[in-house]
Parts: sequence; C-alpha cells; structure tokens
Amino acid sequence: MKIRVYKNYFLIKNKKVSVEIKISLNNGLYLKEPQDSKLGRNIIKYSIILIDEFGFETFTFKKLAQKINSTEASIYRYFENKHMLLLFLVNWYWEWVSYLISINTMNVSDPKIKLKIIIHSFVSAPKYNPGVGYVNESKLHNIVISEGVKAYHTKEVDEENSKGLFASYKSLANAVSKVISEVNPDFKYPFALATNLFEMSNNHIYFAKHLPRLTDISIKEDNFDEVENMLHYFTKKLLL
Amino acid sequence: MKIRVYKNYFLIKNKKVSVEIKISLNNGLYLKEPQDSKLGRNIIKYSIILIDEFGFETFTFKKLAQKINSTEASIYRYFENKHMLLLFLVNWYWEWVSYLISINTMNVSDPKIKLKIIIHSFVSAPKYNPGVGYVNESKLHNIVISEGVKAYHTKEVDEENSKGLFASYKSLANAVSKVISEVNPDFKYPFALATNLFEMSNNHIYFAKHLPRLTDISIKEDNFDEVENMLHYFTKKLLL
DNA sequence: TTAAAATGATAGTATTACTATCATAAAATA
DNA sequence: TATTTTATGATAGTAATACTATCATTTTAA
Repeated sequence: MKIRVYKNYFLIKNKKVSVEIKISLNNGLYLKEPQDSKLGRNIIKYSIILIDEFGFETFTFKKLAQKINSTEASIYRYFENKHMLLLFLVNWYWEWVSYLISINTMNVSDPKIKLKIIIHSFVSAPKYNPGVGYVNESKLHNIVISEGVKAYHTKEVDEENSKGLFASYKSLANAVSKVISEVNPDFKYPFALATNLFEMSNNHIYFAKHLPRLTDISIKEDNFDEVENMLHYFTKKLLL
Repeated sequence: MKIRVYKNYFLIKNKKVSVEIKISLNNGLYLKEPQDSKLGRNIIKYSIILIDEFGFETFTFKKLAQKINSTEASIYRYFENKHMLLLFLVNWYWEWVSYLISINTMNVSDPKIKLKIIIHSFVSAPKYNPGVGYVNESKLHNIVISEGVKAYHTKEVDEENSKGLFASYKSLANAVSKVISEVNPDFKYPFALATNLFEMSNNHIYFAKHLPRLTDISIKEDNFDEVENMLHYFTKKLLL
C-alpha cells in the first residue's frame, strides 16, 4: 500500500484522509495546553494575528481578550505572560520547520539535496500549510522574522534554557548540522552554519523589507527566491 | 613631525596629548545632546551599567534617575523614551567600530589584511578604549550583543529608518562591503556578508554564553579568539 | 445527576511610561 | 554685577500595563 504525504492529508488507496497535526511542545511553555481547547486555540490564532499586525511590544493580553471576547484572567490561565506566549509560538514554528524537513527529506539520500530542501524549508515554510486551522503559517513566519530573536534575548535565557524551552531550536540546529557534516565532514563549524542559515534567512528577509541597504537581495510580493539563492550560494562556497 | 595615534592619546614630540573623542550621532536620536552636559553623560554612563546588569526590559528611567540622583523628568528631557536611548547607544557602538576600523586600516593597502582587521574590530572592539570616560566599552559591547537586535526589530523601523536613525549601521556595512568586493570582486553578496559578519560575531558570542548547543565555539574568560577564527574561516572559504 | 473543571465577570494593586507645573540653581550675556 | 536665559529638581498626576484574587456561571465528564 502506498501512502503519500500531502500538505494536509494522506492519500490512502485514492481516498483522502485528512490529518490534524498537533505539534507537542515542552510543557514549561504554558500553564495549560492551549491546543486542547477552543479558547486556547483562539488565543494562539488571534495572538498571531495581533502580534503580526501591531508588533510584540504593543500587544497585550487585554487587547487579545477583547478581540476574542474573553478576559485577561482567562488568558493568564494558559500563559504566564506574553513572553511565554511568544516563546510558545516560536517553538511551534521551529517544530513545524523540523517536521517539514523530516518528511521532505525522508527518502532522500544525497545530503546535498537534503540541504537544498532544508534551505527551501527555512525560507518557504509558510507555503506549506500543515492543516492546523488555528495557525496562520504566513503570519507566524512574519512574527518569527520580526520578533523571533526576542524569544531568546532576555535575562531569563539561562533559566529558561535549563527548563528546555529552547529544545526545539536546538534539535533543529542539530538535525541541520548533521546534514552539513554529511556534505562535508571536514567543515569545522556545522552548528554555526546551521543556525546561521536560519538566522540569515530571517534577517535578510527583514532587511530586504525594512533596511535594504543592509543586504544585496530584494523581495517582491513575498517571493523569497533571492534569499534562497543567496543561501545556496553561501553553503556551496562554504562546503565545496 | 610625527603624530602617532594611540588608544586615547597622541604622542607629539614625545609628549602625551590626550584626546577626547566625541562621537557625533544623528540628532533625531535625542532631544538634547547628552554628551554635552554632566547629567547627559551620567545618563549614558549609568544606563549602560544598568541595562548591562538587569537587561533592557527591566530597565526604566525611574531606576536610572534614582541611580544618578536625578529625576525621571530630567531624563525625559534628553531622550524621548528608553527605546531611543538604546538606539543612541547602539549607534554610538556602530560609529565607534567604524572609527576603529578606519584608523586601523588607514595605511593598509592589502584588502585581505583590511578584512582581518575588520573582523578583529567586530569581535574585540571593547578592548580598545577610545578614552571616553562615560562609556564602558566592554559593557556596551555586552548590550549590543544581548539587546542590539531590539534596536531595529520594532514596528517603527521604517519611520526611524527614514529619519536616518540607522545610518551608522548602514555606513559600517557599506564600508565593510567595499573591502569584501576588493578581496573578491566576483562575490555576489558583499552587503549580506558584511552584515552577517557583524551579526554572526554578536550572535555566536551570545550563543557560546547562553545557548552553547547552537554553536561550535566556546568562550572562556572573555577570550573571543574562537569567534574570530570562525569568522576568518568563513570569509576565507567564501571569498577564496 | 452530580461533581469537577473551565470560563467569565468584576475588582483591585503595583509598576510603567509618560506629561505638566513650579521652584531653584547654574550659566550665559548685557 | 545684575539680569536673563537655560538646565535641573521636586512634586504631582494620569492612563495603560501586568498582573492577582474572588466568586458566579457554564460546560464537560463521571
């Protein structure tokens, strides 16, 4: 029997079987699993919309509560504070990118092609909708690009790290670094290159949109091809 | 007559002549030039100390006022808000790195050596004290590493950029990109590499300290040699 | 059907991020 | 030196933020 994985469903004997992917995250990120209730999913859904629209600084639980016709107190039952909510969203994104990479490289043996797929996943993840109704992947990608670094640039980073709240990013970096080492076992900095590809991808999309003098690439209408080409160019030169 | 430039003084006919370097920044960054008054210099000095110690999020003008025996109102006469103060500090750093690069590459013609000096400046800038008493360069470097990205990850980035509040970073990137193109005129992404060297330098110092699984390097006792070596390795491979 | 769990409604507190006003001290200028 | 301008301090006040607590009501599960 053949099973082919599509964006949000399987085809089994020519019948569509839809899948709801629930990404499970470190339970230190929340007080109560938000993916398991209507209110929780609404918090995720509309926090993504509000943070994308107004930015993380001006986003508050009060505004979110108003938007979803709930109360501040109810939201605080799910997340300790808005920083934890951001961490949750960013972790969700990291996990989702890892998931995309793992299914798309599943039957690929050539590490060079694997790396191509990885770079494509970093840049174009929002195009592949995993069929989770409460996450707008494109807006979440924007948040990761614009606010993502704030998730780990805090005074609490060591404490949070020891609780495993960055495990998703570390495991993503680890997976990518392995492929890098497969491509070139002599390359001295596989982890640095792995994280750098991810950070560069986000940074240069941001630069192209807001500080174009800081980059060479340009982006028109959410076409990220130039970013992807740049990352290919860098990795090729580095791993040659 | 020979004039030799040292860290914070000139030698003219064997007599030390100290120089106070005043870095001039876009006047949109402040309401009143802080470098021109005792209170202003105190604001700079102790904001660096407090932000470094407690982080940008928990830093407030009230706490700063208490620390310097002044008042919130007085500080607000210099800076619109704490975000502008951070932007000021980060711009000061960018300008200072530019200054270091320009004096240290002044009589160097080989672009490869220039690039070596640039990388060294990115990593080891805090070691070269420009003799500005109110700036602790080492702590400022920590701030740039830990909080620097927050300076341009805001909803106001476009507006601020149009006022020239990121000019220092752009001019630094421009200067570095020129050297990169001198080393290899065929390299396709000189601006991206320039900003990437700077961001990578800060990122991986941060990772080494707080999220070591995201990098290959380690840092013991503020010795940044491994970061520097890594950046050399990358640029060499990229510009070969 | 009853008990438990989740949510809503409401209120309250400490802190933050400012703004305004007036008094006083210091510096500039006539 | 007197005078006027400018800088700073002292104090007060406001709206918003970031929570916490309590109790009532609705929903779900046993």
